[in-house]
Amino acid sequence: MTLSEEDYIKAIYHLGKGENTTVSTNAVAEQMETKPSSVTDMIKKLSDKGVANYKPYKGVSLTEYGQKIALSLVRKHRLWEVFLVENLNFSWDEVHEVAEQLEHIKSEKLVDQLDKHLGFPQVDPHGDPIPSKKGEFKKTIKKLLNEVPVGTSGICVGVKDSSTPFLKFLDKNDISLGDTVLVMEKEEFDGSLNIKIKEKIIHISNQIAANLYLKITE
Amino acid sequence: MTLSEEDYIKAIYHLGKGENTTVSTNAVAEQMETKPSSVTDMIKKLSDKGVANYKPYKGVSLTEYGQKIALSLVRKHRLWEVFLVENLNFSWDEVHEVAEQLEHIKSEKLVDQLDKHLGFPQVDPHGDPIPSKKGEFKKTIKKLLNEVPVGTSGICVGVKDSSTPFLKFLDKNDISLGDTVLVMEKEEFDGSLNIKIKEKIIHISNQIAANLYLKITE
DNA sequence: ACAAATATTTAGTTTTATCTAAATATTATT
DNA sequence: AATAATATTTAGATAAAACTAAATATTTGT
Ligand SMILES: [Mn+2]
Ligand SMILES: [Mn+2]
Ligand SMILES: [Mn+2]
Ligand SMILES: [Mn+2]
Repeated sequence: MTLSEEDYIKAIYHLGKGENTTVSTNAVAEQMETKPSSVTDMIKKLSDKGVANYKPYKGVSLTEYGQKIALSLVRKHRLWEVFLVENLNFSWDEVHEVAEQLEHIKSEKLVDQLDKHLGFPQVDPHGDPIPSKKGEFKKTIKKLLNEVPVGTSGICVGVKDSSTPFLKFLDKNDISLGDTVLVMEKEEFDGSLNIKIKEKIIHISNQIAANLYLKITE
Repeated sequence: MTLSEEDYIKAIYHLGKGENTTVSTNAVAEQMETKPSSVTDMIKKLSDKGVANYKPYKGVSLTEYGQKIALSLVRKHRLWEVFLVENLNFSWDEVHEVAEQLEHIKSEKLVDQLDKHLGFPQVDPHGDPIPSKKGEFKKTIKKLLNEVPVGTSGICVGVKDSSTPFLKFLDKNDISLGDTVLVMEKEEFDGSLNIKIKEKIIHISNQIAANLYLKITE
C-alpha cells in the first residue's frame, strides 16, 4: 500500500469507529481534508485492491483484509506515540503529527522490536488501546465524565479529543491519565462540574468533561 | 523536499564523496537505479529549487543549501541506524533498508531527541561519522587494510562496503569494529593477508582487506 | 580530423493522486 | 409527487516521477 492509500484506510476505519460500519464519501473527504471526487477515485482503487467494499452512492466499508491493514497501522501509530513520549521527551500533544509519518515505515521487525523495547504497552499516551500483532485488543469499559452521575468516582483513562488545545488545557490544570476523579457537583444550567482530583476541587465545563474518559471504580 | 528529491540529493552527495564534486548524470542514474533521462528531469528541478548546480552535459553538484540538506539526511540516516542496533536488536546488516525510510521523517525535535537518547554517538554501526546538527564532523584518519604494510597494527574502525554479504562474512569470521588487528603476512601473488585478530590468526583475501578500515596505532 | 562509441538530453507516454466544473443520484421539504 | 437541497460521481486537467525511443552532444580511437 502507498502512504496515501494507507491514510485513506485509516480514515475509513476511524470514521467507522473501529466497527465495520459503512461511511460516506463526504465524511472521508472531510477527514482527509480533500475533495469528495478524490475520495471516489481512491475508494474505487481500494475496492479493486480488495481492501474496501464500495457500492456507488452507498458509501464504503473495509473488507477483512482492509481491517487488518487498518489495525496494523493503528498499532504502529500508537506504538510510535508511546516511544516518543517514553523515550524522546515528547509531550502527549506533540506526538500525533510525527506518528502520522512513522506509521508508514515498512518493517515487521521494526514494529515487533519497538513493541518489545517499550515493554508491550497496552495503551498509547492518550489512553487509546494498542492492537496486538494479531490485531486484537480489549476495549476497556469507560464512560465520558459528563455522562456519569454525581458521586461517581473513577480513574481518568483516556481523552476523546486529542487536539493540542485540549491536551494543553489538561496539562495546565494538572489533569493526567491515571488520576482519580470524584464528581462532586453538577450544575443544571450548563452541565459544568465540580470534580475532586489530586486532593483539589476544580471546576470544569461540560465541554471538557465530554472529552475525558473515566474507568468507574465506585 | 519530497522523498524522491531527498534521495537524489543524498546520491549526489555520496557520489561526490562528501566533497563538492561534480557528478555525471549516468553515475546518479546507476546509484539511484533509474534511467538517465529521469535523472536529467530531476536535476533540472533541483537546480530550479536552488539545491543543485546544473550545466547541461557538464554534470551536477550541490549548492551550499543542497550540501546542508544532504548532511541533515546523512545525520538522520546514521542516527536511526545506531538506534536500530543499540535499542532494537537489529544487526548491522539489517539497518540500511529501514534507515533509508526513517531518514525522511520530518521533525527537528525527533532528530535532536534521538541524538540525545543515544548519547550523541559519533559513528554509525558501520563506522561512518555522524554529522552534528550543524553538519560538522571530523573525519578520522583511517586506511584500508590492504594498503598498509606488513607489521602494521590498528583498530578496525569501519567498512567501505556495507552490503549484507560482506557484513555477514565479517560476523561469521568474528571480525567486529573495535577489534585490534595486526598484519602478519602478505601474499605477493594475490594480495591476501594473514592477520591476527582476537588472539587468532586468520587468512583473508585482498578483496576483504580492501573493504575494512583501520585506524593505525603502530 | 573524422568516425565510432558513449553520454546526455528531448519528446512523448504512463501512473498516481490530486483538483474543478458539470452531470447525476439521493434525500428532504413542501 | 414534484421540487429543492444535498451528496456523489464523471469528465477533463494538472503535477510529480517514472519510462522508452529518438535526437544531439561529447569523448575516444584511429
Ligand atoms: Mn499517516
Ligand atoms: Mn494517540
Ligand atoms: Mn531514503
Ligand atoms: Mn551506515
